[in-house]
Amino acid sequence: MHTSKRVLFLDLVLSVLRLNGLLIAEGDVMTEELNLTHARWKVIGAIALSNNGLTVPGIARVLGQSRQAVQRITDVMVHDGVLEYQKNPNHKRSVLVLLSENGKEIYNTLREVQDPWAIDATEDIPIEELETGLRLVRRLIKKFN
Amino acid sequence: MHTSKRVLFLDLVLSVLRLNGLLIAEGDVMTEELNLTHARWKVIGAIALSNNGLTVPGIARVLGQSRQAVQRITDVMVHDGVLEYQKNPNHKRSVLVLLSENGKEIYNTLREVQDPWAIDATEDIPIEELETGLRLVRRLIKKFN
DNA sequence: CTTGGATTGGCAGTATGTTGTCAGTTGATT
DNA sequence: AATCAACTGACAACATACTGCCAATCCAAG
Repeated sequence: MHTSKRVLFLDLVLSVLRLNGLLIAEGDVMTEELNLTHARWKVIGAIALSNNGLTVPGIARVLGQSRQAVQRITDVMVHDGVLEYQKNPNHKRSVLVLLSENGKEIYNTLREVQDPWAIDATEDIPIEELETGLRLVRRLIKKFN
Repeated sequence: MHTSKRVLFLDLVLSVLRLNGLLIAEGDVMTEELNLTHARWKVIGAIALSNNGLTVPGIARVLGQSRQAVQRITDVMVHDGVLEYQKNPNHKRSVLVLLSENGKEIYNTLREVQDPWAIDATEDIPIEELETGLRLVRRLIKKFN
């Protein structure tokens, strides 16, 4: 007899919370030599995936976070020379956030660490299982968004 | 052609982080009338699933968190009368954490809200997909633990 | 029985995230 | 052109979680 969907789902919820903590820890260890933290590589990743830069609230929407949380991170990263603010022709106050030259180097180095990590983590997991899992997670995200 | 495992996995990682945030928000909304927060129902859930009570570091191990974070929450919840500390015959300093009478009532009320939520969230998701997803998440947890 | 490594409580410092508020900006509707 | 709702920046208060550190306790090996 199958476990009930309710119990299964609650188990899944707690497991996702647990995995979240482990992923953050993994990311922090992986990037500590780059002087990054999980909050920072999330921002770097969001900007790197955009073509023309993003505004702070734009990054927040991509990451599903409050714009205030992102603003604080970007301010620190601009101060550290990883990001740059650039005048936004479409908005008088809301500047665009871009990777600085240093930030682009850091992103490339990040990729060099991240890619082997991803490959190693999935070496014994069939691709079909990853696809099913991702589909489920996306489905739940859409439901709660 | 299938997307590469690497890209698929990184997408899954970001999606899990995103889902984590949404689940916390769901939990906070669901329990705000009970004067709970996500940090508190995680602790209540961990204790409720144990039979003889848990020590603070024991709860931390179940939740995969630092004992300091759990200690602070339990201190507040004992002060609020939701939890009780009880002498631990197996350790002179490390007390057991139990649900108070009030805490048990809160847990029951929590169940009444949580169960319909879980059922609603999964109504159009086949049980096989939940099982596959849970298996994947557990696999990753074991790998990073 | 002693000793040394692991666990625990307590305290401090730091990072990340949330919500709330207010004033300035934007854009669409009238 | 005026207006109003939504968006944005800035600041504040708060909750959660991490690490590091030190002293007390526990437990197992010798």
